[in-house]
Amino acid sequence: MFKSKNYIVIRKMPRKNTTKKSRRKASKRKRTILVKKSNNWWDQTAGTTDVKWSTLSHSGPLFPPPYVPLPTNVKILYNGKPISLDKTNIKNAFNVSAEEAAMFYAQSLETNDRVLADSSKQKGEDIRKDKVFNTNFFRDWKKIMGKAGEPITKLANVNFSPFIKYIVKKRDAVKEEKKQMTPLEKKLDKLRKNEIKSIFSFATIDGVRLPATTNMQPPAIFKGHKDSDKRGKIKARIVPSDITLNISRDSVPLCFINGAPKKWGKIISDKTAVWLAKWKNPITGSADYNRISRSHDPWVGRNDLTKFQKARHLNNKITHIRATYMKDLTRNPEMALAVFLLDELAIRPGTEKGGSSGTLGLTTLKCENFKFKAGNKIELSFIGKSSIPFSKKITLKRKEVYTQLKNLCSGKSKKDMIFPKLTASTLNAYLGKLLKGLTAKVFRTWKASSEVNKELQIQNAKIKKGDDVAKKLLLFVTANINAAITLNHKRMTDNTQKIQKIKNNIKLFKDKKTNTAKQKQAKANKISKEQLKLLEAENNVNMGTSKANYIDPRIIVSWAKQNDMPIESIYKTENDRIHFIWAMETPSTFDFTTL
DNA sequence: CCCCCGACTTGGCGCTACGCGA
DNA sequence: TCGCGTAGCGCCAAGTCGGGGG
Repeated sequence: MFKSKNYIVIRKMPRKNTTKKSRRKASKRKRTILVKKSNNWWDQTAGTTDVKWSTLSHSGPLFPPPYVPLPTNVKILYNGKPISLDKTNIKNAFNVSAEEAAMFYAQSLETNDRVLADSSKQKGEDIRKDKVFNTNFFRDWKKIMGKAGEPITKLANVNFSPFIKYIVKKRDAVKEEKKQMTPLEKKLDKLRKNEIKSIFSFATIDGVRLPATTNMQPPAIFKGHKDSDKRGKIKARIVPSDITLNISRDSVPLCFINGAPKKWGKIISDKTAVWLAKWKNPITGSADYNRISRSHDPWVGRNDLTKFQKARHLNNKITHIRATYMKDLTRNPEMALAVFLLDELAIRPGTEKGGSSGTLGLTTLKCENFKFKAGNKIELSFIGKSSIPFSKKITLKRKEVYTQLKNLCSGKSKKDMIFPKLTASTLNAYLGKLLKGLTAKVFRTWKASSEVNKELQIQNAKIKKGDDVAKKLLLFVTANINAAITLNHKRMTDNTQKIQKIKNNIKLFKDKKTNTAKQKQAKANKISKEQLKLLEAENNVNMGTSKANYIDPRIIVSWAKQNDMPIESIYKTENDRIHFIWAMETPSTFDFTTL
C-alpha cells in the first residue's frame, strides 16, 4: 500500500463482492486514487480568501441534439381531421416548434397511460384530467403556434394518438436496435460517449482537472413536484445566446450547434464565483448554473467544513441559547416559540412566499397546522419542502410554552399565521445575535450530527472484539435511519410490495436451522439487516440526504477508526469518499462535542 | 429598510448499468 | 450466457440566506 504524508488514498471498489469468484475478480480491478494534499484547499491559506481561482477553463455547456421532425404522414387530429403542425420554425419564446411541443405532450400522455395501465406501478394523477397541467400546456402551445393555431380552440378535441403510436414504435425500434448491436458496436458506442464526456464533463481550475456537470436540460414539459402550479408549462430550449460563461478570457470555447457557429450570450471572469455557466431558468425566472460536480468541488468541501463547525458551536452554546429564548417567552413570544420549535423539531425556516405549491416552513405555519391536546401535547402537521408531509406529536415539558403557543392561536382563524411577525430573515437575525453565523438550517445540521454522534458513542459499548463489519455496520445504519426520521426525509413512493417482501425474508431467515457459532452470527446479522430495512420501509425513510448533507463525516470517520471498520463499508462509493476527502484523515480521537 | 435575486445547498425520483444466481 | 433485481447516479426541482440596489 502506498504511504505518504503528501497523499490521501481513496480506494476504488466494485459495488459488491460476496462470492469468492467475484472477490477474486474484484481484487484485480481494485485500484487506488491518490489525491495530492497540496492540490487541495485544506492545506492552503488561499482557500480562505474571496478569490477562488486564477485560471479557469472548460468547454461550456453541452446542448441536447436538435429536434428531428416527424415523417409527413404522422399527424395529430383536430375534431377528427388531420392537421399539419409547423416542424421547424422555432422563432418563439420557447425555441421549440409547434410539432415538437405537441410531441412533448404526446410523450406525457404516453407515459401517463402506460403507468396507469401497469398494475405493478404506483398511480399518480391522471394528467388527462389535470386541469392545471392542461391549461398551462395549452397556453404555451398556442403561443408557439401563433396564427396557424387559431382554429385549435380546445385541447380536449385534439387527438394525439398518431404521435403516441409513433413514440411507441420508435422506442421499440431503438430498443431492438440496441439488442442487435454486436459487442464491438457496443464498445464503440461507449467510447464515443466517453469521448464526449472527456471534453464536456470537466473543468480545469488552476491546472487541476475536475469533473463537472454541464449537460443542458432539453426542452420539455415542466412537471414539478406534486401540486406545483407551474406543471404543464413548456420549458424553453436554452440556446448559446442565453448563456453567460464564467471562464478565463484566453480559454473561451467555440460553440457549434448543428455544425453552425454560435455566439455565447456573455463572457465574464468572476474569480470570486465557482460556477462555469449561467442562464435564466425559463420557468422560475431565477438563475441556473453549470458547476464543478459537488463531490469534487474543493469549495464545496470548504463550505461543508464551515457548516459542520457552526453546528459544533451551536452544540456548545445550546444551553445558553435555550435559557435566552425562554427568557424572551413573555417579551417576544412569537420569536421565542419559533426558536423553541426549531430547537425541538429542526423544521426548515420556510421562505417568505412559500413554495410554488403552498408548502410551509416554520415561519409560515398557520394555526390549522397545530392541534392542542390535553397533557401539554401538541400535534404539528403541514406540507413541507418538495410537498413532503410533516406530522409529529410532542409533549411539552414546560407548561408555559404550551400555554403561550396556544395563546398565539386563540381568537385567530385557522388560516391565520401563527407567527405573523416573523420571517426567515427576522428569525435568522435573532439567531445571529445569539451566536455569530447561526441560522435556522444550522439547527438541522446540529440535530442530525449530534444525534448520530451520541448514538454511535452509545453503540460502542455493544461492540465486542471480533464482531464482523456487517454487524457493526448495522449500528451505523440505525443511527442514519434515526437522523433521517428527525429531519423528516421521506420517500413517498408506494412500497407495500417491498414491505411484504422484507417480512417474508425475515420469516425465511428465522426458519433456517443453524449449527456453528459463525452461522448463528451470520443469521443474526441477516435478520437485523432485514428488520432495519423494514423500519426504513415502514417509515418511508430516505437515508441518502442526511448522510450526504447533515452528518458530520468526521464523526463517521473517527467512529470507523475506533471500531476498526474500513471507511469503504460506510462511504461505499468513490464519490462519497472524494466528497468527504477533507474528513478522511480525522483521528479516532475526534470529538464532535468539544471544540 | 425591505425586497428581490444571485449563488449555493438540499431534496426525491426514475433509469440504467452492473453484479448475481440460474 | 442470460435474465433479474437493485444500488447508485444523474436529473431536475425546490429550498436557504446574504447582499445588492432601489
